[in-house]
Amino acid sequence: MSSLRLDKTYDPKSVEARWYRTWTERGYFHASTSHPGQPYSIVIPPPNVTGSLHVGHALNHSLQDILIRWRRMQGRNTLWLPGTDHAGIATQNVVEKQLLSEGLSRDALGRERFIERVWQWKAASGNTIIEQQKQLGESCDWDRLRFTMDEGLSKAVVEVFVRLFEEGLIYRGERLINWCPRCLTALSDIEVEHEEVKGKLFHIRYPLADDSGLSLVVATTRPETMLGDTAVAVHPDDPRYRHLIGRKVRLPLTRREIPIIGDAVLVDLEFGTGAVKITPAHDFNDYEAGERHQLPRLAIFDHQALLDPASLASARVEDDIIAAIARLPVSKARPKIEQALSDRGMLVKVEDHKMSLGKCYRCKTVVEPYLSPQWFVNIKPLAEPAIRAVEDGSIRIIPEGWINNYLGWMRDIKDWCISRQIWWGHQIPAWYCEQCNERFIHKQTSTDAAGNAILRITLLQGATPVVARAAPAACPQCGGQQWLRDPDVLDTWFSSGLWPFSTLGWPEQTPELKTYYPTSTLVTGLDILFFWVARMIMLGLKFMGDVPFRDVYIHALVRDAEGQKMSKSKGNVIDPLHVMHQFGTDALRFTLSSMASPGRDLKLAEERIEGYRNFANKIWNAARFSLMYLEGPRLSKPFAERPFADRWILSRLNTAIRTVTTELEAYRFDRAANALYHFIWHEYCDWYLELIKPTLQNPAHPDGPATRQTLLDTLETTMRLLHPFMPFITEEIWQTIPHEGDSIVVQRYPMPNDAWDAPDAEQRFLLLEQAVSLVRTGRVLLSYPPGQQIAFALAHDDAEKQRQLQQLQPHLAHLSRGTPEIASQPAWPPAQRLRLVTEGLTIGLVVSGDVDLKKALDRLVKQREDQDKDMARLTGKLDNQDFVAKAPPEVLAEHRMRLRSLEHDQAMLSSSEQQLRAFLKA
RNA sequence: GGGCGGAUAGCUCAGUUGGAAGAGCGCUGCCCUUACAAGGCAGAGGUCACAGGUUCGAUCCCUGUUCCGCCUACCA
Repeated sequence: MSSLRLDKTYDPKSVEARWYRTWTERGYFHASTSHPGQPYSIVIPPPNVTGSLHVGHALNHSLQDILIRWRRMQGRNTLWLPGTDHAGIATQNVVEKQLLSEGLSRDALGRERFIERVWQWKAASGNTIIEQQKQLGESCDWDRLRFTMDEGLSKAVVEVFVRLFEEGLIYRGERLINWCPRCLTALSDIEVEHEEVKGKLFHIRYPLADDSGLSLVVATTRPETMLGDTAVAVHPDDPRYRHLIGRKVRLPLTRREIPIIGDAVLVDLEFGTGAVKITPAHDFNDYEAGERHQLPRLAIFDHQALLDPASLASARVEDDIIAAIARLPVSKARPKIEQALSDRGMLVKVEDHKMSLGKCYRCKTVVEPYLSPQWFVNIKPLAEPAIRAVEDGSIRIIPEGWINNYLGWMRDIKDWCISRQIWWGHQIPAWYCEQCNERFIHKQTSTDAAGNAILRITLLQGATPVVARAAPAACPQCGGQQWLRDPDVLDTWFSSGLWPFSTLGWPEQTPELKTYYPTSTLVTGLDILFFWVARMIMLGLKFMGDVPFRDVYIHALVRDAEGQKMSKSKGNVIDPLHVMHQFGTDALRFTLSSMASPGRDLKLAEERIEGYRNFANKIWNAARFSLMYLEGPRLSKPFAERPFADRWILSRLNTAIRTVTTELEAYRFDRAANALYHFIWHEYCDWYLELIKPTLQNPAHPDGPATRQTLLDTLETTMRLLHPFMPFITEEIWQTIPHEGDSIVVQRYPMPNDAWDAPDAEQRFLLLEQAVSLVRTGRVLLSYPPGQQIAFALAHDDAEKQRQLQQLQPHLAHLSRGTPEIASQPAWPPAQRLRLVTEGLTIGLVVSGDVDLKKALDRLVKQREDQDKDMARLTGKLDNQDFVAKAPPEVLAEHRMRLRSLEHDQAMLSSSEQQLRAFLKA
């Protein structure tokens, strides 16, 4: 027996796990290609396999589950495909940290044992997030759980790589790339986070080499890179310097002379001194300038961003300088260089300067531009169709505001560096014949601090790879059998870019692919629009010939109550599991959906969740109340013959159904949730249940059977309407009340029923609500004890409404706990000294006993003053000739009506006020 | 530097063809009324950032200003 009949409070813990188990055991979430419905599919943004559920996931997943449950109930063939991402650098970092705490390193372990270790870690902790997703109630098809390094998905990765290579869309080349000196790997442009910092601009004197005594002063934010300068640029039109182009300067601290060149692209006449040092090996702009002018590239840092003595020597840096800075990191070397320059009088000045610093998105280490051979995707040919798909509406981005962001980025896209010098990931399917490439393969052996041998293989620029689906047998050039596989792995986003089709079986032509591709909707946060969404669009169009999804819904980022980004170090993290445990999963889900308004950050405070826990409890008790009275006979009458209150609530329910459906179609989860909240709490509970109490509590009431039926219909329908948002409590209640079917999960979603629209009942209700509220106000003003009946008379200046009030008299009496008398104005009994008025409705309250009428008078005066203001404004408008002449007639009529109504109210108010004053005087 | 978005009640935010300022939470007062005190009822609180413009009329449209976010960028 359900606890619904017993417990006054809803206990989520006793409900959630039980129903989730039932749902999965019965296979409700399993998608079948033979399902007759129109397909509706979503692939989940795969969370990091070793991660755990944070509140951002909770939002993202709740919204997807709402869509999926809603579409499933609509009879669609739904698939929500779950999975996890191997998250290359992030996961490798986690495991490396573990090793460090054991005194080990990845180098000490070696590649194979390290990867094995990561797999172990995945086996141990990879299911954490899956289990947490289940606690959130996610209706994923767990039979189709995928992992980006599954055999099938890995096959897809190789296939895509090989095909792109064969088409010339993937190439290997030595370029200046972003390099993380801590992770020791290349990064793509978007994996670098830019942060504005206060830096310094150093002005350094470079003397001309001809002993003329002249010099050029260059400005730089990174003085240490000057040791790798290979030219100085000035603007070709700069009258200050243009005559110097072609001459040379002596590079301070070195024994080198470097040319002065003219370059209009690099040099901005307005900035700094107008002379720019060029370090092609350590700056992206300088790199390009170096390309333009065939300048040599002198790298002076090694892969850990330490100043490398050998490189410094070959850059002919003075020996004492080398000795001072060898093996130092940039931050330590900079002051030494500054000092050396200053000592030699070469430092002209130093000024403060705002600059942006690139940091690794995984470990926040400052990223260095680094010259190395890497693999790239030639991205322009892929980007063009992806731009068109959004422009022509094949893909809708919601909210639309992000479209320009997407298009802007795509139009300006740079080649994608896809190789990473880490071990955890898809190893690049490229092999090098050791014999043919002998001079390009560098094997370096060294030992780490613990004495472990470390083998570092570098494949220099010029090595010729064989790209293939499997290791080649013999070299086509020399017949050699010795192959060295490229040690690099692919960017983790390369495999997630294939997610919408690799998870459905591609490259095989599976029935799943045929049924569920393109997927219907992608739900994601803005932070991975470029990392992931853009890549999926490009690769989906390329390999499937169709878009990967029709709609992209972009939701906000979750922040804390102060708007701060949640982070462990700040200690402001809201743990969804903790919250679910404390307030219930449904409360958390409802909170997140109700706050998911588009385009804004979402500030989450625990109080909000608590508020929706109360909502769940309210629903629970409404259901308890209903159950108490559902025992008796029920009778389904034609709608027109049902009692007033029943017709009213069904009409309101109809509106709620329409609103929720329309808003979900528009991805306005917030509005849909708010409509549900308002309907359930303020219409169903506050008014409907109160209205029908007299009927239900009187066993002989003639309306009993019909009302019991409506009560059940409304509750049952409301549970279905709410189910996608609050799956657990709705199932528990639905199962307990009379119902047909096995589970609410597979019931039909409510449809509006036009026959239930009852504008007459709605209009009457508004009248009733107005009257009841007015009496209640009077009760408070007159300090009537709650239990005491209050006597009052009421009148409406509209005869029809006056008549309706008479019909509503029993409801009026019950809801106001009073004895109403429908009096025709203006014959008010003398005892009724307090009159309250609103919009033509006047209520005269009988003052009994000794009450303080001062409060009542204050209120009357205040109301009259407010109305005076309104009337003045209205009269002013209506006296305005332009307004009368130019405003639309319906607006004019409305204004005039309002004024008449105000005049009536005003008359009643002032007569009541006079009466009250007279009484108070006496 | 460029782009986008925001500024409405104490807080978080709704408010689309321009025509009487809304919700939730919080706050105040009264109530443990037979579904619910995780509740009910009543109430207080806003020159819709600022300055102009268009209009009979502007929270809404236009221009400018200030402040705050975010994205993006090669001014060393």
